[in-house]
Amino acid sequence: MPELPEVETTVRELRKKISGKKLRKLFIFDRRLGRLRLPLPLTIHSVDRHGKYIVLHSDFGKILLHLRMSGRLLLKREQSKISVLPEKHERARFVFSGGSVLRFFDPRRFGTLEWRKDGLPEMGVNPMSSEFDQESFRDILHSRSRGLKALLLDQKLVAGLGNIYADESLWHAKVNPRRASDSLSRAEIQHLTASIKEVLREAIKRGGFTLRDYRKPSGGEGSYQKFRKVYDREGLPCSRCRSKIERVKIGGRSTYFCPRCQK
DNA sequence: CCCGGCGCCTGAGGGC
DNA sequence: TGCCCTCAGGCGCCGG
Repeated sequence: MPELPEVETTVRELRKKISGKKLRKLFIFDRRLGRLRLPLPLTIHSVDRHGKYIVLHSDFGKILLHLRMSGRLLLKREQSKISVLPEKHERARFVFSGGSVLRFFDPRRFGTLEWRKDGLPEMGVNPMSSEFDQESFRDILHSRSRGLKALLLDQKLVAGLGNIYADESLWHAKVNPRRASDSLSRAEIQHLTASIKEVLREAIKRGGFTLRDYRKPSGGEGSYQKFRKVYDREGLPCSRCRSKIERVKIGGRSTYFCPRCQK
């Protein structure tokens, strides 16, 4: 699932529904998540996004969730007594006072859950922030020579882009993913900066991108997939120039682009 | 420092 | 229906 827009969508729904709630119980069904040893009950004061991490701020430190490839959260209100047996692919369950139950599903089991008294994982600039502009992005791109696609996916440089939104942003900016990061002109950097912000903004507005696993905590699907230009569109016509979208491997990741209009 | 390759897991989908 | 292969929205580690 989850890149910045999907995590942001998840965080916004959780923020509305569990801020101020008392976490009464935490069930861990998958041993590889480890034991959190949380002092329960505790109160969730607020919910934030840190790159692709979901951060629950409590009165005893932060609870960090990372959904990786196939994780998703589902929040329901449940009146009746519920079974303590996990549902299919349910890896953890947060039970709140008042009947809200947050389930963490993760078929592939790459997701992580941790408790930190303080500090957050090292993370690059938030591309939605005003701090991310042509100047700061140019510093990042030109401070080293790397494949552009790989750089965009490096969370320690720009936090939140993943395979889908990197490809979509590059298409909008008409830049080829095979370019070296330090080969971009000022005009291209300006265009790419704006494209990243616009693609992410639009995707958040649509509630993210639902291909397979991803759902909003309410269970609904995002709709940005309807607006995508290249991702998973191999062989289909580019909406700008009608050329066939190509798929190649870059850094082990499928990369979709238009060979004609992305220079 | 950079890159490609692989492993972590499970399930879905296509070809035969 | 079943088998085998490939692929998947992430990321950390390894060796060249």
